[in-house]
Amino acid sequence: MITLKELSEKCGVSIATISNVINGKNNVSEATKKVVLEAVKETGYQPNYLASSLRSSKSRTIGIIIEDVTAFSSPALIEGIMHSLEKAGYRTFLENLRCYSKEIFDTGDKFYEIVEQAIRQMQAIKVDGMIFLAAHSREVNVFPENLDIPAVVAYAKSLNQNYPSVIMNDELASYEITKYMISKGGKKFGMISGMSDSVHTLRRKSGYKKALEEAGIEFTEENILSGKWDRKNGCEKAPDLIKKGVDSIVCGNDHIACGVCDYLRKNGMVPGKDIRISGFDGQEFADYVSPKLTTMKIPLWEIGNRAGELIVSMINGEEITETEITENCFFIEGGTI
Amino acid sequence: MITLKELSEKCGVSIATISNVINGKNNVSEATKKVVLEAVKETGYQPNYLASSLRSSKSRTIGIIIEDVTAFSSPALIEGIMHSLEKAGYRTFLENLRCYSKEIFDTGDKFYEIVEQAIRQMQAIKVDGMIFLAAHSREVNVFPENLDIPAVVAYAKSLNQNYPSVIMNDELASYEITKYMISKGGKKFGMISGMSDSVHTLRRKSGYKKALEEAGIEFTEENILSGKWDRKNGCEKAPDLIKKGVDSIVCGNDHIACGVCDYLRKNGMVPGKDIRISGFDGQEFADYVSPKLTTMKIPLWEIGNRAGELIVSMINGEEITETEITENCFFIEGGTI
DNA sequence: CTGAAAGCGCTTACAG
DNA sequence: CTGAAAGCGCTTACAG
Repeated sequence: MITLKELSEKCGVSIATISNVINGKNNVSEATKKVVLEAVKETGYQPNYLASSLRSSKSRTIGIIIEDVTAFSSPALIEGIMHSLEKAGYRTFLENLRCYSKEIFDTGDKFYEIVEQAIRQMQAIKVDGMIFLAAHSREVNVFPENLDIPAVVAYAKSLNQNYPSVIMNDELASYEITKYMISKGGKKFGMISGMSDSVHTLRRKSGYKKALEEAGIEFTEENILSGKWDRKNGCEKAPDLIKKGVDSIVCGNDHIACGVCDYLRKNGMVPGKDIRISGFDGQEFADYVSPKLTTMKIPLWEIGNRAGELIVSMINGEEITETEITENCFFIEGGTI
Repeated sequence: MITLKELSEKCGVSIATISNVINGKNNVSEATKKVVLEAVKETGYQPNYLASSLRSSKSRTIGIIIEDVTAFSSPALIEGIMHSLEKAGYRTFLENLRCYSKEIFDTGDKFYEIVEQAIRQMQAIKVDGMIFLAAHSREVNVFPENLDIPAVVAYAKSLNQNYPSVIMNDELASYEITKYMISKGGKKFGMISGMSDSVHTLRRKSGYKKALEEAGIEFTEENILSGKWDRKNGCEKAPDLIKKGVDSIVCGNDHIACGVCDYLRKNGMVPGKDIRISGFDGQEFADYVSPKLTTMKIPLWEIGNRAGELIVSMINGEEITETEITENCFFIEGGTI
């Protein structure tokens, strides 16, 4: 790779002037600008990123700390982030914490230890900003109080108000799909959610409740069953609700909804005909089961994109007024409602 | 962030000596080593990556150029790469070409243009090596002849022998699953593959052919139908083979296999009972359809892991003898054979 | 075993 | 408008 010095010898212009041309300063005559630009083109000169970042202490790089790239949500989130960052002229430096294969699922000491290490690494690389990308939503407190660069939390809620979060609008999504089930004739409702202490579960419960109350349909805590976010949970809890005479089941995610469908089929019932079922997430497999799941798709790309825009505006010194930005889910029509 | 100079003042030791301690040189007395290490711990000193890389022209960073992070194969491949790289003490710098959203599917001029740009960027960052991560397999010629650092192609075949590739063993996988179908009673075979000019299609055809010939079962080109890698293709081509009296259909991927199942169900036949069907890929949704697909899972993690090991050994100057390394697929038992 | 000095390739006041 | 010089924070021969 050719350096500034070599380019300078080739052009017969000082390295300072060439640097000014390359960085778009307008204190250079058109004539020399032209000479330099041509030489750059001819030689394919690329400024040494290490040297320019070291000197200017601006790297035009954003560090993305990813909890786990294999989470179903991660690729679309990354794609969204990179879309806005590329548009704004930023590179990305990814660090994959690999929480799943390391079996660090929760926010204990071990978790904060590896996060802290990742943050220090990013600081050593002198990134201009950081995005923490959660593998699943919850409340986290990942960035230290005294961070000297802007940071954003995507797909989870940041407990520290200095670092805004971009998350989905759980409550609205749950409200909308419940309302849709009501419009399709649902009269008696139950919910099989994921873990009861999850932010999702709480917010979705509140949207569900709101929809029922607006329609004058009875809401009862007894009809809300929680458990794991998996297919087995759906299959196991379904009979409890069906015994209670429920005609519509709102599920915490697509896996749970599939489990409910499994139970129905096994017992001679047809999802979407005998019992209305809604999923949540909008994962690929929801489109492959039959009937297809009616579900709410999480706006992963949009959340990522927004997080990218946010970090750029923070770097540019813009005031951030909202500390919690939400993106709306998309309704996906299947055949289970 | 604290610098070497500040640390040097704190310890009363020159920066050169501190640098030697940090870099594990054994030309420092135990006593000063101890003093320095304690100060490092106390202050949380992190060497400036930019400065040390610039000076030493070693970054301990591998650049990964990803065609598209949203390809179903990418996350597991990335995970595998990072597993081996982390073990060897390398960071990663990811560049996502976003070929899908930019609608650059093929290896035309536009493709090579963005790849070249990504490579130049990686060089500007002074990565120690590069991995090109394909979104789908084919033959590519992504790295220039005169690259000054090692490079590896993962999930696609490199045409340039200087840069080894790590790919799956298509032929063996196809051979194995065809053999399994034969062992389950298959007598008359057909294949619905993806695009006929794909490396996968050609290699899998050859494995399929070998299995049939070994078992004394007729192989005929007429029973090999190719088309798009999607569900629709499977559904449309299925009747042609069934009309010919085929009892076993080898499919090019899980999507196609699902399409064949769709057709069977629509016509009152049961996959795995009336007709044997095999998928390929081992995607998540293959586990959600009923019956579950019997398929060959691509060793994505293993390919990535291997590519990571490979680049590390190349950086360490080890001789690479194989230019095409293959990883074997995993048999996944479902209910369609 | 230790440290002064050069230098990696840039950017940035500053003098002319 | 142009260029000489300092310096970003390290590493690396080299002298002692």
